[in-house]
Amino acid sequence: MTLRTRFAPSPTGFLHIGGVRTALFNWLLARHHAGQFILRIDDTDQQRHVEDAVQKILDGFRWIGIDWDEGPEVGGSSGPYYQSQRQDLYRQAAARLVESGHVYKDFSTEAERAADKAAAEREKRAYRFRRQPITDEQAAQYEAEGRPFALRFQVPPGRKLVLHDLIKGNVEFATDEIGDFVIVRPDGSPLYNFASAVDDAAMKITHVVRAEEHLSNTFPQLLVFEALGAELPAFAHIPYVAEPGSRSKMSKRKLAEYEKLGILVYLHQYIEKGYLPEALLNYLARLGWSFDGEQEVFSRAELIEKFTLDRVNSSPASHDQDKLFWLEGEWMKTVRLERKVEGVVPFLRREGLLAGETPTDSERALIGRVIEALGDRLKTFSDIIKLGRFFFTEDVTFDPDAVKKRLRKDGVPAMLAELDTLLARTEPYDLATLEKAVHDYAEKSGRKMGDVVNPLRVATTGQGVGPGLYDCLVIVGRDRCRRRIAAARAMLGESGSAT
RNA sequence: GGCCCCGUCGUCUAGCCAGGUCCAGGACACAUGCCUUUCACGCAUGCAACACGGGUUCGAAUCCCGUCGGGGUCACCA
Repeated sequence: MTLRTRFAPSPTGFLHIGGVRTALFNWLLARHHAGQFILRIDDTDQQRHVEDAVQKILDGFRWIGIDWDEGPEVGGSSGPYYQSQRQDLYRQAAARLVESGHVYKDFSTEAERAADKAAAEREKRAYRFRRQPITDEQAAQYEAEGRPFALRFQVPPGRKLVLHDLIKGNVEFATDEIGDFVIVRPDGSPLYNFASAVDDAAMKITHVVRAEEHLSNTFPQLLVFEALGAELPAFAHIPYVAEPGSRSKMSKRKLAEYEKLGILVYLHQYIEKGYLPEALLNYLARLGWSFDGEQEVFSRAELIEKFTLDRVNSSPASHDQDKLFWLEGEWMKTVRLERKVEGVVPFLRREGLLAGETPTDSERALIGRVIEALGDRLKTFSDIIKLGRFFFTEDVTFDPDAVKKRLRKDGVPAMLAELDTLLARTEPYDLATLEKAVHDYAEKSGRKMGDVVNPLRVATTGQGVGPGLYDCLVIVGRDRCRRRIAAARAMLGESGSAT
């Protein structure tokens, strides 16, 4: 039998990285076993704009390279893949369970249940709904009156349910701990524990891999599978993703706080930052999963080859952006120049550093030279702005710290004047010649190379850090360098602290 | 509160199921040094953990019990 896994996002438009990881584990398991991965949209309680939100989610999966064999856009033989379009299936299943006596009509009122819950709360015990004994006549009368009813599953008492979870191991759960749960609301809409089991059964899902918050929910679902006479899928509950540096679960309520700390929790934020899909994929796979305790870098193909559920950790993993960033650097080293140029363009455009919509040939050539000069310093595509902005502008903003450290020193303005002359005279104005000229200058003037190179770097680029100086001088060009030196000298003169 | 899951360096983890080879291995981060015109890369070194307490055993990170801590669930949410 072919292994089939699924991921069922609700169409909010956002993909939490924890969710992406769950989807990834499902996808990896399916691909490892040459099985199928299914996408099912969990829109049972959503209203409008679902399509738009779904598109965003699909785009996210496409970006990171998770493809689906059945689901939105691609269809499949066990559709529809929107739960909102599967109402008939749920209705039929519910009717069967009423017929077989597993499910009954519950005419209880909101007020009655609220009272029971309050009592349970007071007595510090769990609230569990149990079937109220009512006569057939009474039920018939209620129905004739048009009194609304929910459909509830009658949980069999005194049984011990055993789940053979592929990650958590054997977990036992007493049915006495489970209240009679609602499967269909009075308005006919199904509830998660019911719809999910019905769908998994109908779609012939063989492995349900999901977040561990569903572990307890699995037991009512087990009962539904059994009542339906459906074959039971295997279950694997993966631990949650905790906040960086903590064991506490990431919380939606703390989003603003994370934002402040620079912690990114949504997939689109990583895309916007210019991360590489292969790096995020690698990172997410290693978060809670390991191969041999040694290997850190995995390509997509290696992940598919080596991923197994028994290597998934049973305890929570906390999100580690430092590790992601390192992996990002590792993967960026493997990216060809052409793709780097493509990756960097949107960021330059956003900053208004390119003339038009698409870069001209000469702009592309310039970007290419900048990227080559940047080398390994470019970790994410957005780094082009932080590290290389000065290549694309006429004027430069001098970094105060760099100015203080390299320019506000005795004799620097005078030296800059001499270096300006040197740049003016160096012929040809190329890397090798410039390098020799600056070396000769340092030697002749009795200065250490660092005392010449660093001020010159700050004067011509505005920054204390960056690519090799001669790369910068050449790419920025003679005239622009000289204008910037003039600007630097003017700035130093004005403040009068150049002595 | 009942029930369920989880607890190895700051972090990701190996080791745990089949107790000794583990005074606990790898990686990120951090620190130091080398390379070097800065930064980044690279190389080297260092710092750093079996949550706690009992028990079983010749021997426990590994098995058992308890405590503490984290998480989930107990909805006509998903």
